[in-house]
Amino acid sequence: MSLKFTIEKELTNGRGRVGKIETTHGVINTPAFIVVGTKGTVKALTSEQVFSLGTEAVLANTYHLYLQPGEGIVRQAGGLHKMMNWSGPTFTDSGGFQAFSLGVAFNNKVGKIQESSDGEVFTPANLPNFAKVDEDGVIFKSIIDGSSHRFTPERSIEIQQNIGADIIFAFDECTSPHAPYVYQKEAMERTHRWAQRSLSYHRANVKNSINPTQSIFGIVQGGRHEDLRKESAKIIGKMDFDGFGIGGSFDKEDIYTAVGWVNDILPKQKPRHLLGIGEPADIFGGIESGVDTFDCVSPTRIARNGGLYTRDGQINILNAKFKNDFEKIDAQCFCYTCSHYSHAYLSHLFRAKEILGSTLASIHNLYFIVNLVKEIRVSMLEGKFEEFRKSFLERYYKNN
RNA sequence: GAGGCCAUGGUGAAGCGGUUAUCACAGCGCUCUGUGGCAGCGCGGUCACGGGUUCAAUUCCCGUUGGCCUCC
Repeated sequence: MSLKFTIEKELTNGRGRVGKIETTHGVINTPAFIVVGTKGTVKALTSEQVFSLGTEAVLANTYHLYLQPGEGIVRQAGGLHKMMNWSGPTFTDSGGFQAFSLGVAFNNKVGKIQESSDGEVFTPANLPNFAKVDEDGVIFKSIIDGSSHRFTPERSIEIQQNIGADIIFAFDECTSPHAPYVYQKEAMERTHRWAQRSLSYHRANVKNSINPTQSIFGIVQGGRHEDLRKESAKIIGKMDFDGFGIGGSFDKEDIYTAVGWVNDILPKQKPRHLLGIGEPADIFGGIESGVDTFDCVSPTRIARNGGLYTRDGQINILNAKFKNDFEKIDAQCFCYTCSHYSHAYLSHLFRAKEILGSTLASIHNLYFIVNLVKEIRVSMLEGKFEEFRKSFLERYYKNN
């Protein structure tokens, strides 16, 4: 038995929809922001804190947990939920993205989002040697000790079954948007073969999983090319997955174009997850393009570096003007941090490099983004999505 | 009182007869999108003051001021 997805309401003009994903560990009301806890911990936060700020689900990473503490330990601990004391729904990413982030993207200023003008020469021969792709899978070097490890689709799924998240992802390859068309096509076709292998292995072995109720999502690739994206959506969409992930490295406008092409083809009655996105504007865009769930490291990563979301845009708490600003971070915010502390206190914590700064900033940013998506959900149910989007984004980006 | 050592961004240090004067930390900003408790980028100096030698002085010489050490 896997997840159940129900659509409660659809946008009249647009692809967006409101729904819910039911798993054996609880319900995710969609659209929803999934909080990232790569190594089985949302950095700087306890699971109780993650829960109390309104989080519905957490996403961990197969590659990182495989390296540390190892899938065997996670399984012995009773699986991811028990290990990290998180009783709600969980996801694991397959580790496929690391072929990209540790490969071409490593030290090459290519990320999930970039401007079209960024120039990078794609040089397969000079790939940084943390990851190497072949037909069977990927050879990674451990970021911890440099040792080599091979992931195949089957191996990735086996590890994910030992970790035991409710929703797991097929093993895929994310390409650089600067890679030549022929390479993107080749990688996409390989990803399709890997998707089928991931799916077959999962269906055959899920009974042995630490969480036998886990579902599997296939991942659509295809870069920024319309024909490849549509082909990928068609092929992956026909496979018997429980839902879909949309992967890739994007330009800003792709959130509307590429994601839209894909969602017009994917079967409507299954949930879609946009991997690794995003910032407020991208979330609005993704929802409008028919995405149900998102995960992103951004809220917690920028929080640890002093970046805080407010309704009036992102601020840097390290700016001098906050040293003696005793008002709360966001006047309209009801999070734990805003309920008890001021700009000045967070400014002090960050300048003094006190770890509580990371905790309070992470609580605030996650509350902000998780609840923003909840507000979007309400606006959709009330038929006010367009109004809400316009007023939020105008205010949020008015200073840029 | 005598002798010695020293003076370089906010701090602590490098440097050398010709450098865009280097580094670390602090400071003022910026960047971060399937994690990166990182990292990177930009901005900030009349090289204590006065004089001399030299084509050229932060660098060598003299003096002044200030600091540290030893001796009486």
